[in-house]
Amino acid sequence: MKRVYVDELSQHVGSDVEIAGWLQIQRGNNKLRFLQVRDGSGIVQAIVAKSDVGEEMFETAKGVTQESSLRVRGTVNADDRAPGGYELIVKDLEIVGQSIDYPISPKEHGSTFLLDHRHLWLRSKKQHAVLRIRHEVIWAIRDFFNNRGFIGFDTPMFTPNAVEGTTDLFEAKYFDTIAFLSQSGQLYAEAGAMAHGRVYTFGPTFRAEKSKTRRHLTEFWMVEPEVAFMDLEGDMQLAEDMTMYVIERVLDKRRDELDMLERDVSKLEAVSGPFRRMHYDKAADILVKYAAEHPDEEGAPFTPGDDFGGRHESILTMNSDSPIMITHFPAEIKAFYMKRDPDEPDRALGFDMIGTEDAGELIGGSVREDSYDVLVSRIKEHSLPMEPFEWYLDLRRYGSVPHAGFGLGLERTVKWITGRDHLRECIPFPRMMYRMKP
RNA sequence: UCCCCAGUAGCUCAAUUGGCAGAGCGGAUGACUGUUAAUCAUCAGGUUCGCGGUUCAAGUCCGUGCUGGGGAGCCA
Repeated sequence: MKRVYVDELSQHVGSDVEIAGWLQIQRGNNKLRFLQVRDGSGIVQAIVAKSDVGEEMFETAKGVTQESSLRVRGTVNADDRAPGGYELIVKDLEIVGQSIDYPISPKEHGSTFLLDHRHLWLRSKKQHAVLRIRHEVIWAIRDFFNNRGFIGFDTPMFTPNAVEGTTDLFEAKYFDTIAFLSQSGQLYAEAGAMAHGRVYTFGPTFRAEKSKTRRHLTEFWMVEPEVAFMDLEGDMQLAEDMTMYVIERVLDKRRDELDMLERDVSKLEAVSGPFRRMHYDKAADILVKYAAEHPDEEGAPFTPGDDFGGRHESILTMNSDSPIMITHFPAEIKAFYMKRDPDEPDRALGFDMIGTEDAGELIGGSVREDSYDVLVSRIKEHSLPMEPFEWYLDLRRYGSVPHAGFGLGLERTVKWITGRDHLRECIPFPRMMYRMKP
């Protein structure tokens, strides 16, 4: 008998097939049982009637506990009463692996309990949907860059130096010395851009920041394109085009998953280019004005010159259907490698893209400093050691060109698109300040 | 590093002014031939996070520690 997946059942109506999977839950009575069987591709209701299978097999079916694995064989039937429209009229059933006292019940659970059982929580419908959307986002990003002539350029996880001196790094023993886990592949991507013109890195990054919020993980995935001869506007356009491609792809391919998550897809359908570009000074004006009109609101007060907090990002996008891009941040609150605007020497030629619906900062990008002399002075200003950056300075010694790129936080993007409350649901096994298990 | 909150049955929670430790779900057993988080009946299930204190009496009040959650700072 042919083994098929649940999402192929519509092609087999009237035929006998085998489904292999796990029992989600079963209901029924003493003569008729409804087994919800999940096989990864979907869920199908398998119907076991005592009159069809006999006393012994019926008792076996009744004894299949939650999350036991099993094979069910029978006839595919189309029926409106069945979830999904198709069901399996069982002729034969076989338990593969019994599950005893499965900890996650169909009722509600707290986040601590669920995260302690993350390895099992992954089986539940919403987590299944989130990670399928994550998969779609990843491949949409790769396809987007591939279609535009970019080369995937993998950068190392072990690094000898910090990209941004301010951020805490994880240390690892590396034989008789120490290495740092990468907090960004950007510097290496710049070397790649000088070889291939257009590259992107896509990999895990590590930050030992003591942040315990819904917006932070200590290990997260980042996409970082880097393009030779690109300016700030080109960089922002690239970020916008990529974002639109990803949104449209998920809307096209993952409707069922968005529905499962009860995501308001009209919010995603409303996202459209061109995304608004806003000078930092304009954003600061809006925030100062808002704070004056809402004197009692926590997190609203804003001092021009400061970076934005989470509440500020939400205020700036509260009336917007699409992400906005804030440019020209004060250079002193940005990384050493950012080029400054010749017309406003105290401002960085960079941007932050802030998502709608309180998604926060999704992308940070900039034009890189391409002058050897200026870069050397920046490294000194930031009190960074010169020696580890000698190879990076070589990129400015040997045919330096204007270039730019950005970094997109994958989990933050998945959180925005899926509408989840927590970043920790947007990666299979989240790593946080107080959680490294399972 | 700082601020706020929480910890009671496997899970989610309740317990009045300090006065007998409770419910729903899950589990077990039984009934029911179209269930959709099925329904109904019965049963089992407790170091109230640890330590110390106040009190005739502490889940409840005080001190302290631990664990976790949310947020600030910092960041994607």
